[in-house]
Amino acid sequence: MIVSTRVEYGVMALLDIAIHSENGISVSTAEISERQNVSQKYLEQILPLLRQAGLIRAQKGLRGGYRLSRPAANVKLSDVINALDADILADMEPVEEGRAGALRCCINECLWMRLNGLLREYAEKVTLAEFLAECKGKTSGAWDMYVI
Amino acid sequence: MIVSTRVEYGVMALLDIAIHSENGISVSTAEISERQNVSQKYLEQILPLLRQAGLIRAQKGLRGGYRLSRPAANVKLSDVINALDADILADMEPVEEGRAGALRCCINECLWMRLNGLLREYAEKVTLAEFLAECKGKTSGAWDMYVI
DNA sequence: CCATTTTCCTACTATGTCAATAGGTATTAT
DNA sequence: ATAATACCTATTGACATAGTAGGAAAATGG
Repeated sequence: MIVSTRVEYGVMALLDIAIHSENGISVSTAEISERQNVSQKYLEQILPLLRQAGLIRAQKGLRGGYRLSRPAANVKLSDVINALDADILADMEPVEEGRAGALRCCINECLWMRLNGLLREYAEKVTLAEFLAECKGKTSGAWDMYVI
Repeated sequence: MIVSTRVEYGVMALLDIAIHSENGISVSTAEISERQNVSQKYLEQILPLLRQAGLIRAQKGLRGGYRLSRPAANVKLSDVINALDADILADMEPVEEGRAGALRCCINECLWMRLNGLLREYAEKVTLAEFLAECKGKTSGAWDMYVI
């Protein structure tokens, strides 16, 4: 699969925050780490990137943590991916001047750019809110339940 | 971009072979290397993989080289990708038993598997013949012309 | 003012992949 | 017999990934 754990954890953390930050309280990396069974230290590396991208707001100190900076319906999947992985949604780098034959240029346009467009189109269409709704339907809201 | 040069060169080599192996003659790595400006030695590493996947047939010795083992219309993009890259079209590895929360499982089903399905659907639909036709239309058959 | 909790930053490491390069062997047409 | 070709394996340098580790800065609550 093309997606790194960094992106995977990023999406997961955002959804966890969305779920557990109701009534205005913040969600800490410690909570996310425990609920989702991922390294807290690694989350501490990922979440600042999402903050720099403007997706979440951080609150330092006691009782601090993160909250979404805008509704989940306004956060596109592409926002998350672009914040955490520079390459996935980017087109292929053009071959250096004059060294690409006609065939290679065609393949780039007819194949790779199109494949990438497909991915980008999807990532720019769906939002976190849609995943939330869909997942909610599946689990009936029992988020913290463990599944084998 | 999600595609490695290995896959890129693989597709390019197959199309080059399809174009230049008319009237039954074989296409050597040296020819492909010169026409497409890529390392011959690297091609020599890639083409055996395509042969092992059954996409091309090799002929050793003088005047040897490669030919497609079936018409370009019967070679799907997914065939090429799977032969050269184990991961791109594969689903995410499941998390180890009991350590994935409900949320993570949902994200996997609702997001990553769906994204992957999109990619796979496309790769299993299009064939080399379609790219050939499309590229032919663009260049009017002037394959060896260099483009800036 | 102080102690604790949190984010945040930087460095480090182990492992693996990528994109080649290199050298040599087996096979085959001529 | 020779030259050209595919084929195989090893090696390399650069880079990315998935963390671990340690501590600095800030905010809260008392």
